[in-house]
Amino acid sequence: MHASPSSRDKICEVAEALFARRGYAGVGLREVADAAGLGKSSLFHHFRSKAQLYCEVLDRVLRRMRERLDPVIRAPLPAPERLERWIEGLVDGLAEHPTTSRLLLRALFEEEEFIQAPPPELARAEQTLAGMIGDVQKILEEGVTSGAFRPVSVPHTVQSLIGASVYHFASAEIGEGVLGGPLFGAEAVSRQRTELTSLFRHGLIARPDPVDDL
Amino acid sequence: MHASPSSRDKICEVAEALFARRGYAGVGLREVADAAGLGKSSLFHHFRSKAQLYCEVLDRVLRRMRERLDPVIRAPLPAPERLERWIEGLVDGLAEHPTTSRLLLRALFEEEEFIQAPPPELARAEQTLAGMIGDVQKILEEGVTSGAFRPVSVPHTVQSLIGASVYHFASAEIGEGVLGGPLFGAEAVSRQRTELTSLFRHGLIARPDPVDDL
DNA sequence: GTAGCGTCCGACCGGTCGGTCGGGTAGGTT
DNA sequence: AACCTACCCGACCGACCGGTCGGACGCTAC
Repeated sequence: MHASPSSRDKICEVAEALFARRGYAGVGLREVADAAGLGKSSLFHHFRSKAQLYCEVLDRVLRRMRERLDPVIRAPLPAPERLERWIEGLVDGLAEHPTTSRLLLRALFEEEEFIQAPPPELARAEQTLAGMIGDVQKILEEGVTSGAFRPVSVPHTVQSLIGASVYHFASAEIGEGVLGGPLFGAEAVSRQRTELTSLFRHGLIARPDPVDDL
Repeated sequence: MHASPSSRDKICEVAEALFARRGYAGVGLREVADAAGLGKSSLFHHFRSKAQLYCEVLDRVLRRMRERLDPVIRAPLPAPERLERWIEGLVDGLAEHPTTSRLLLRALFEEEEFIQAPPPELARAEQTLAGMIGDVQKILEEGVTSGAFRPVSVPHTVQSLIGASVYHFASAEIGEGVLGGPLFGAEAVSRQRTELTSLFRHGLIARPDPVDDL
């Protein structure tokens, strides 16, 4: 079959880093080619267009994340534990590839770049994303119906969960500037994992409301 | 003094909508000018450069939000109630101007576009943002030291709070596609406000851990 | 009148954008 | 030898980029 993984993968790698840093519109193919050690024309031997390259990079990232989270979904555990493991996996995965969170956050609300002439690869990426979201959605629904979680609105909670996790790493550097403490680095990551699982654990577990009314 | 608020404000309005939709690099000045009903050259009569226009739009949005949240900060209430009011104000503010959340989310981790030659207006916007974040940070710190909140890491919690709130609206449309329920609209907003305050209220209030360990 | 001023615009600048094209090079097959 | 394929490149295309410039329009003030 097509037996050249080297150049193609190299292009994907550098493109992932660049798209994550400056977004789709902010990155020129010239820049990608230079970073990959190729001429600009050579990119078009491996990818049909800039849009296709971007979608393929996006799908790569999503797949990587989903494969990491897959065993958690299948684990035979009660919903609260499975949710914690899922959050931990997400946080670790985002921390492992620092570019991922930025690329993801951008992609999650930037896809309308392609309202006209969406490349066919976009559908694959969207499918991968929908699968991941559907997984955690199922965990939440299971927890709510089993009574382990408060009767929260599942879609809203999923949004909050993803937003809190992904945003944290996507904006960690600027956060460090404005806030006081370090938000990145090996030990800050484990701290973030703890904080986030703790927040959602306490926030979702069913029990009488501690606050009078509101 | 300079007595023409009309055109300038019109430019800011349309630029806000465009930057929110397609990002800084994705919007051309030609597009802004057309949307404002002006020639491209006329933009440079009101703004020195594209970067300055962007920063001024950003600062406008941040100021609008901060003014809305200001009374909450000053309210003589215990930390938990003040945090709830703050979240409610943020959610309502984001829902009120749908472009705001997208512009904000982009700006929050896209400022490195201006690492070289940052326009002086950027500093003002950053200052406004830092003030807002500092406000909610103080609420959290107060709640933690007073024992009302669990001893969470304040920077991490601020990040999660902002991420969960802003991301929700920034990506509401795509969320509606993948998730089931409606995430926007008058009644969905009030639901989101309830969900988010509820999540953080339950998640932050101090009390014994309901889960064995971990 | 005409001088000044704020506002706006068409034409234009150098440069970069995504993408095309024709050709070159290396290796494998026959 | 000839041929094919995979890979890569420099040169080039039209379109658009952010930004400049000289001048035109309408309006007050003198």
